[in-house]
Parts: sequence; structure tokens; C-alpha cells
Amino acid sequence: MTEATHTAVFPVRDYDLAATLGSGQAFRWEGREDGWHGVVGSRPVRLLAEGGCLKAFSHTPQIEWGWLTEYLQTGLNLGAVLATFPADGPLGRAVAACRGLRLLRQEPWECLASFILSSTKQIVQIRQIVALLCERFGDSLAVDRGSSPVYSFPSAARLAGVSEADLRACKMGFRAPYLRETAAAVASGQVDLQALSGRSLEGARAELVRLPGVGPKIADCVLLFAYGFPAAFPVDVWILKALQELYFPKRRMSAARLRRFSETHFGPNAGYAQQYLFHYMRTQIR
DNA sequence: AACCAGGACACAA
DNA sequence: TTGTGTCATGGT
Repeated sequence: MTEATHTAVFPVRDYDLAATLGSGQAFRWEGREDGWHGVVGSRPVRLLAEGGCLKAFSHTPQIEWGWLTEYLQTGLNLGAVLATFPADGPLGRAVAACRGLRLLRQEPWECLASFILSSTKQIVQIRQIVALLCERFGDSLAVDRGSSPVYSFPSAARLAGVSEADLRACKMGFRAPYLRETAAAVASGQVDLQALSGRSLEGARAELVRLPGVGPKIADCVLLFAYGFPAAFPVDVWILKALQELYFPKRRMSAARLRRFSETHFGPNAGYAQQYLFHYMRTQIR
């Protein structure tokens, strides 16, 4: 039998917590002096990297921590993933620059809604919009006395009932009707997010793209960051720039050709390669 | 102060 | 199939 605890320690090799939580796949983590503060589902949690381990702190005692190890993917053998990468220079440099970068396994609705808000927005702005959304329409969660209040990510049913004007007040602009309509489609069961995990990559993508405000890029983000399809390869402006400048520096390539290249070049874990290139481009190359 | 940001969509050719 | 204008908002 197991005892409920406020803290847990997970031994991990090659886990760069800062790169993982700060690389633009999730938008609610805040790095402070005492660690990374965030919310997983309805559980506020603080994370710390300490000598080959991740330490987790919860306000309420937890009987089991599977919800967190699943989210963080601490059980993943990163070396096995990296071993499937093609041995090219740019990807090698990207991996060397941020080894330990991981992909999270996020809750599908939060991930979907967040990325609907992400289009042509800088990551700092996405974070601000998501924070406002949670603050205004999420549920208040219990936290330690004295610490600032924490909110859950609002459910699809909740957001479906929010007026477009109130959504726009969260600074999301033209994305407001997209979020509202997608929330309604999910809340009504018109699209079953839970059923997507049992589908093929192509099948799940086709289902997501039906939602208003969800095109191929956002669909691939959700497929990669929430459902764990390792071959999903989101192509955004940073990835286009990375492919153009790092792989084809001589001749100008169209976006379509770069996309075609990515579909065959990076292998079964292309999504991981994508995240390394994305983070490498944003932090090292500029 | 222009330029651009983890795009999608309607419409053109 | 591939190219262009439009849609808010604010960081750099």
C-alpha cells in the first residue's frame, strides 16, 4: 500500500526541464527562483531539476503520481528516439545544443485551445492570452496560503458559453470565434477528442482539421504534444526558416517543397526532430 | 517605427 | 495544387 505524499522524486537521464517547459509546447509554466510552477489538469504543481532527478511538489498529498510522469514522459528512452534521427549536420547541432529537450503529453482540450490561440502570435503573447483565459473562466484551485491564486484551464463546455466579446477581451482578436465554435463542437460531442487516440495519424489529423481555426499546423501540434504521435511535424515560420537556412542555404525553396522534404527526411520521430530544430532556431540561431 | 509573430480561410489563377 | 489579402494585437 502506498502513502499519500506532497513530494515525489523521479530519476531521469537527459531531461532538460527548462528547455522542455519553456520551448513553446505548453504555455502555462512559469520559471521562478524555487522552480517551475504550473498546472497539470486540475493539480497545481512545482517542479525542480536536481542532480539527475526531477522533484515535484503538490499542495494536496498525492497517492500516486502517474498523472505527472505521463505528462512529463519521464519513462521515455530519449536515447532510443535520438538514435532514429538522420545523421545530418543541422539536426546534430540542434540536439547538441539542447540535449534533454523532451515532448510533453498534454491534455488534448487545453492543447487544442491553446494552439488555436497561437496563430501569428509570439509565445509571450500566447502565454498572456492563456493566462487571462484561465484567470477569467477557469476554476480556482487550492494552493498554499500566501501564494498567488491558480486556475484550471477552462473546459470546452465553459468556453462554449462565453460571449465572443468576453473572449476578445482576453486579447485573442480574430481567434475568438474560432475558439468559441471549436469549444462548442467539442462540448457537444460533434468531435470526440478522446476517440482520436485510437486513430491513425492521418485519421486523427483529418478529424482535427474539421474544427474551425484548426489547419494542418495546429492539428500537428495537438497530435504531437497531446496525443503523442511522434511523426507529426508541425510546420510554422520558424521551421520553414530552419529548413531553408540550415538544409538549403544555396537555393530558395518554396514552403511546399520544404514540407515535402520534412515528410521523408526525419523518420518515425520527426516530431522530436522538429522540436529540436524549433528550439535550436529560436535560442541559438535567431 | 516598421516588421513580424508556433496560421487559417476565402478566393484567385 | 500554389499564391495573395485579411483577420487583432503587441513585442522587438
